[in-house]
Amino acid sequence: MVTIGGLSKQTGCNIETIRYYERIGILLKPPRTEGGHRLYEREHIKRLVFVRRSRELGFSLDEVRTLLRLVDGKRYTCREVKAVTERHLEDIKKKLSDLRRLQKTLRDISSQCEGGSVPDCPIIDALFEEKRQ
Amino acid sequence: MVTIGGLSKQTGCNIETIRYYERIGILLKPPRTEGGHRLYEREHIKRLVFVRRSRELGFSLDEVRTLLRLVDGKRYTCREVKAVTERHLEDIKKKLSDLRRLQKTLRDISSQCEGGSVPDCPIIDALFEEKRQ
DNA sequence: CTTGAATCTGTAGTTGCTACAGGGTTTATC
DNA sequence: GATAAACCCTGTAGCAACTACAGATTCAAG
Repeated sequence: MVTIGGLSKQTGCNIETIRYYERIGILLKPPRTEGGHRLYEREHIKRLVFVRRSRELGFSLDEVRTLLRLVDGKRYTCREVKAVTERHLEDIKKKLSDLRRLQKTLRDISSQCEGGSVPDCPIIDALFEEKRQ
Repeated sequence: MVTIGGLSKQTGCNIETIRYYERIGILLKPPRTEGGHRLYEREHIKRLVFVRRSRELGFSLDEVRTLLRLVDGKRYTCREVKAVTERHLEDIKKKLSDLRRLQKTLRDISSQCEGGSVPDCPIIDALFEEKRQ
């Protein structure tokens, strides 16, 4: 049985975030002391670790909710879990390609500028142009 | 002189977004008709194109504000502009490397799962583990 | 029993928009 | 000149995923 502060330290998750997760139904309401302080058991800790790890891996809270529903339902299959994961991997792939394109464009633009103390800049000029290509 | 709808069509920027940009000081307040409708001139259009292009290239509104201040000041130098751009490129680089790491980890985890109809999944197991390495 | 640390609830802020509601204005048509 | 349709106005609330308070209460140590 640990307090919210203990849980926070164990998981590296902010106290306010823990309460937030409870509020939006990601974490279950824990029992309380007489005075109203939250007390967590092993199951809660496990669940929060799951949530944190999922978030670290870029799953949205909504995806985390889906994963938790599967786990909670107890009769989830690999197929379902893998589907969520693969969809997420697709998102990442898209983001990567978007970012790479961005980087290339920006590098091209930036390379035209010598960064001198001239009062005219090819970067600014480029920003005043609508998208080419 | 175009109305806000015309400006929206010309730039591809939502009407509410245009008003939002005005509210937060990114766009200048345009003159109005007697009835209070906004009327934009060439300068406004140019400025909005600049903002849109900058946003497309991933600059935050705060960075856009910085760039606009430089442009407005009229005595900006290449050095200043390039500094903003290079900082932004660093951000992108970091995001890219974070995303690539994420992708790798997630792929590793996902590859251990065959997606069958088994009621036990290595992905779920991995999510219950704290971060390794 | 007192102090100080921890916790409580509730609300507001962040970024960059988007989506209304409930009005007023402009323009086209008759 | 009336009317309708299309447009525009302000103001507010919502999204994700937290974070940061304020002001009150409770807990643990000495």
